[in-house]
Amino acid sequence: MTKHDQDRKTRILQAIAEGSRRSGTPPTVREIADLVGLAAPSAVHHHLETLEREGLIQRDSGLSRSVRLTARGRSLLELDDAVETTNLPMAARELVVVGQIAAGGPIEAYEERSESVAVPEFMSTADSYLLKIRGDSMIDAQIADGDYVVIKPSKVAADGDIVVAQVEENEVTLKQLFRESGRVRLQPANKAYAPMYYPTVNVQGVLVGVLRRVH
Amino acid sequence: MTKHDQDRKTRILQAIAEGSRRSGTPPTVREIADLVGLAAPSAVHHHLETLEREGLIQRDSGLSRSVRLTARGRSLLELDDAVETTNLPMAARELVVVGQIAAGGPIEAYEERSESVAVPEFMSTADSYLLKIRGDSMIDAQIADGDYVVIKPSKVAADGDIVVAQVEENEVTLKQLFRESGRVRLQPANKAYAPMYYPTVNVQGVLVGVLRRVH
DNA sequence: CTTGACAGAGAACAGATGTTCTATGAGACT
DNA sequence: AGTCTCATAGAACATCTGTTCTCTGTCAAG
Repeated sequence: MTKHDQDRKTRILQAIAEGSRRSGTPPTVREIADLVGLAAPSAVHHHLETLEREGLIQRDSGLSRSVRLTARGRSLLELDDAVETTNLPMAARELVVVGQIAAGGPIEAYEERSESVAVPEFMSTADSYLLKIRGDSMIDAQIADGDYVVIKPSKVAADGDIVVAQVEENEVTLKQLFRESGRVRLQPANKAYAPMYYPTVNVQGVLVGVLRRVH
Repeated sequence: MTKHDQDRKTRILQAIAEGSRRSGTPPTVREIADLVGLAAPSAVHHHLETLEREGLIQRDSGLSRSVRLTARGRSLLELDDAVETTNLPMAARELVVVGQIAAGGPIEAYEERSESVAVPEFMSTADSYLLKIRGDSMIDAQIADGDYVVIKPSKVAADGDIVVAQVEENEVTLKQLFRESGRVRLQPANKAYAPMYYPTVNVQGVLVGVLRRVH
C-alpha cells in the first residue's frame, strides 16, 4: 500500500467522521467526494468497498447515508475519546473563554481571568470552548475584533475549516486549513499575513460558531 | 389539541429518536410512516412541518434523513438528563427568528416558519428578535450569508448604528444609519449597493448582536 | 516495452426520498 | 344542515443517492 493510498483512505474516514459531526447524519457518497476532493461518486464507492472489506466502516447496502465508522475505524482516527457528544439537551450552554488570539499569531491563554458566555446549542457542543478575537487577524472570515469564536475540540477537520492547530511544541494558532500535495497550508484569514506550510499539523479543534456583541 | 393529536406527535418524535439511535442515522419520511403506522409519506410530511414550526424538530429542506430533534423536542420526550434541567442558571434567552433580509432589500417576514435560537443575555434583551441574513448584503459589516442578527427594538439609534428602518409604508430594511445635514443616509453594508437618502426615517430597532454557525 | 493492478472520471440507471397537489372523511362549531 | 379545520391517503414528480459499467492514465513488476 502506497503512502498516497493511506492518505486517501484516512481522508475518507475523516470525512465520514467530520460529515457526521457537522450535520448529525453521515454523509452521502457525493458529499464524501466533495470533502476529500474526488469528482466521481464511483471513486468514493470504490474506496468504501475497500474500507468495508477492511472492517473500518459499515454500510447498509443501498440505503442512503448509512455509512458509519466501526470501532477499528474510529481507533484509527484516534477518535475514541472525542465522539458522542452530540445529543445534549439544552438550548444553550455556558462555555468558558479560555484565551485570545491576535494577528495570526499564537493563541494567548488566559491565566487568571475567567469569563463565560452562554452559547446556543445549535452552534456548540458541551466540550466546546471560546476564544476572543483581538484585531483584524480573522477579518477575511467575517470575524471582527472582539468577536468570540466557538471551538469544538476535534482531531479531524475538513478542507477549508478554520482550525486550532498545534504547529510547534508550544505554539497553537487559529488558521484555515488546506491540504495540498504532501503538505498542509495554514492560511491566515487576513491577506496581510502569509500562509504557512507544514508537512503535518496537529489539529486540536474546529471553529463551529461566532458570537458578536455590537455596540 | 386533541388527545389523539398529541399521541401522534409524540409517536413521531419517538420514532425519530428511536430510528436515530438504532441505525445511527435519522429515519426517512417513509420509515417514520412505518414506525408510527401511517400509510402515506405526505401525512408524515404534514406532521413534520407542524413539528418544525413548533420548534420540536429541525430539518434541512430537501436533504434525506436530515430530521433531528431540538432541545425542546428532546425535553418533550423526557430524554433530558435530570441534571441539566436543574442546575445552570443559563444566561440565555430563547428568541424567535422572525424573517430574513437579503441584498439590501426589504425584510421578508416569515409567515409560517418559526425557528427559535438561544441567545446569550449579554448580547440581547428580552424583547429582542432575530433576522436571518441572506446573501452578502451585510458583508462589509462582517456579517455573512446565513448569520443571525439580534435586533433590539428601539426608536432611537446612534450615528453609525445598523438599524431596522421603515422607509416606505410597507418596506422595512436593515442598513447603517448616518445623520447628515437635513437628511438621513441609509448606507448598505455592501459597496455594491448605493446609499439611500430620506428626509426622515422611522427606526424600529438596532443591531446588537451577531450569531454565526460555521459548518 | 508489455502487462497487470488500480485510482479515478464520467455517464447512466434504478430505486429511494422529500415534496406537492388533490381528494376524502371525521369532528367541531355555528 | 352547512362550514371549517385537519389528519390522512394516494398519486405524481423532481431530485437525491447508491450502484454499475466503461474508459483512461499511472505506476510498478516482469
